[in-house]
Amino acid sequence: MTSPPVRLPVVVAAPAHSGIVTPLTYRSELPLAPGALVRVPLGRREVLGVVWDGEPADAGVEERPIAGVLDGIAPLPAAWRRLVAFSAAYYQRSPGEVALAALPPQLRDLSPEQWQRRLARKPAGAATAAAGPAPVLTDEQAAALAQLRSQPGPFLLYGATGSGKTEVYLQAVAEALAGDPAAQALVMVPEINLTPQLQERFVARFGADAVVALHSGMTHPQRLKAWLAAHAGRARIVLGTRMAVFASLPQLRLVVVDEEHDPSYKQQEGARYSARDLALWRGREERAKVLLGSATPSLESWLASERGRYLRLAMPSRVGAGRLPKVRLLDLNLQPKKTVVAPQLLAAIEARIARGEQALLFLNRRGYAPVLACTACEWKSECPHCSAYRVFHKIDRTLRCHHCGFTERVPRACPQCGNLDIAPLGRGTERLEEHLAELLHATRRPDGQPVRIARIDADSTRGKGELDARLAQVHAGEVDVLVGTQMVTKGHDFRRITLVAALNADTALFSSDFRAPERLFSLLMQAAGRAGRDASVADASEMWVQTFHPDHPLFAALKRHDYPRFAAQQLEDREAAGMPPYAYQALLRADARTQEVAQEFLRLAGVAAQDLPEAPQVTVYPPVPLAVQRVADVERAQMVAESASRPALQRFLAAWQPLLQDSRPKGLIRWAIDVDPLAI
DNA sequence: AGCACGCCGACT
DNA sequence: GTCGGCGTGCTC
Repeated sequence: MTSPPVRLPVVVAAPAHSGIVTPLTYRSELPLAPGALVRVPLGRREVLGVVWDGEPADAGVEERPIAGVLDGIAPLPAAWRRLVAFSAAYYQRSPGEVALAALPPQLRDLSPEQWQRRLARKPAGAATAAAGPAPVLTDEQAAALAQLRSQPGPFLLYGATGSGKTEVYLQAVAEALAGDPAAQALVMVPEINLTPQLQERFVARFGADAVVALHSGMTHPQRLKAWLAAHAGRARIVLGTRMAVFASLPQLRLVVVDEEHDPSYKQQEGARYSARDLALWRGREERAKVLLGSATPSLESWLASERGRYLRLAMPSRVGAGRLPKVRLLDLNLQPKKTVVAPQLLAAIEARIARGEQALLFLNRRGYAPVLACTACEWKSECPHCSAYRVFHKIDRTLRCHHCGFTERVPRACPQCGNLDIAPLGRGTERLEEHLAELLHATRRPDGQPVRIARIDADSTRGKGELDARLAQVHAGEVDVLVGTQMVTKGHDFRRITLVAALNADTALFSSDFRAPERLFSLLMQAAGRAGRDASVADASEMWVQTFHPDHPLFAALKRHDYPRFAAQQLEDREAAGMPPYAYQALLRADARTQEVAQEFLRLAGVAAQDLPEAPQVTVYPPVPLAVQRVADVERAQMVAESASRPALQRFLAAWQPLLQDSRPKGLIRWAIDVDPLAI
């Protein structure tokens, strides 16, 4: 007896602009539950799909049969499907694109035979190792946990660097898991670099079997293994970067978003989701508590906590009575032109070295020099494919474009006039390291040895294990002065650094991006937090800031480590200007062969927008080229849509999107909508 | 996104 | 004579 075939809605990895926005309809001999993983024919290939909810649509073409089912794996839970459906709708993508991007890549790539072999492997035993001891809590930590226990949240843990936020996370997780043997917790961090040290602490507390990591730095087999452990409920705790917000966690009870203000939580390609915002949505849907943590919360989260939408848990003190470093502003107007490290700062660094302490110099620009220029003619090291200069990297004598990756050997002579004298302009970490070596060549450590300088940036830590090796050198005291980009300001716990200096903080002060001050303040606070983490030296620790604008209010707030004052002042400005978080934005971005075509597409889109019913509530600004207008020979432009009402903007975007499909001029390469963009 | 089909330039 | 450039169009 064979029953008639059923019709199934199935989502597949097709981007929104492909025209496939709704689930496709396939035939199946057997009924399959929503969430089941299937292989389906799509054109000439066979792809992975997820059986979706709702009635199958009328295809309008002949419906093909599914090719197979990935058995041995439970269907993706309804809550997961709702998260995917919401994300797709909110960020203007197709559910299939979001769903398939959220699954481990190997699930797509394995052939049926490989999948059978993979299933045959026994999962690791789920014996939960004995939990390590928890330390005694500070009063502030205990108070925060008491609130977490008794209130529904969401929570904003506003804690100074070194106030012991991680311990709060650990105990919050312990409590979330304690009552229910199936309960799970998700803990997110902004960067891959930060997962190993966090994983170490969670493994020490909860045992190795309870914890898995999920981030893009893992190999595909590792990711599949971790994902399956979470999906099957074997892993009680998932640690990961933004992608982990889409992990299948059938019994999610707690979500922690550490450093919630960090821009890395916003995905910058494909579905441009904010993992922090989705964590809040997911928590509400699945009745899981959500805990956001930061020393410098995003203004969005801060405002929500001011208005009582989030419960603020404050931990202002550093553990062990350590104090935050004294902030010293160094007025560059009083220094000779082109001063790199002012004499006072240099003297302070030398004094630290003489006492056996360490200094950290922060410069947010890698390479040797941002531009190379001919001294005789107008030639500069422009990238032939981008509207940007190529950066001079002395270490391998190359000019490298940081936008498209185009790399060439440094020319011997000016390519334009043949002049042999080409000079670096400005400086990056490589040159700073060299410069410091000269400045400090006569300085001696307490043991009489010459000063040792190390550099940590994306170039010096490219290889696997290099970052760990550098950090180990610093911890072992083998390094006296550490030079680095913002990479070093994140999370690393340096015990012996007592002086931190920011050398060119000003570039962000007068940026056209309205979020630049917020980012700068957070960066400087975080950098300051690197100093004096050991209580015995904390009182004498310092943060130096070289600036041409010592009277800027941002620095006044920084001097007092006064985030609330800074936030209040920024929020006032934002409200007056009608900007986020008092308004909601979306970007329409266009890539094309020429700037004219890109802007023409946007202009037409703007005209089409005028007829939409939501148009009166939404302001659409004129198209503008991006700050870096051309990247890899592609011209880029964008247009802002803004509304005081988030639902109105959402309805507007949903109605706008279909109109964009047909108004594409010749020469347009692609377009995309970015909802809640971080940079405009 | 893939993967085809389709029509114009430099090679075995 | 073909190999291959990427423009355009389709996938239940």
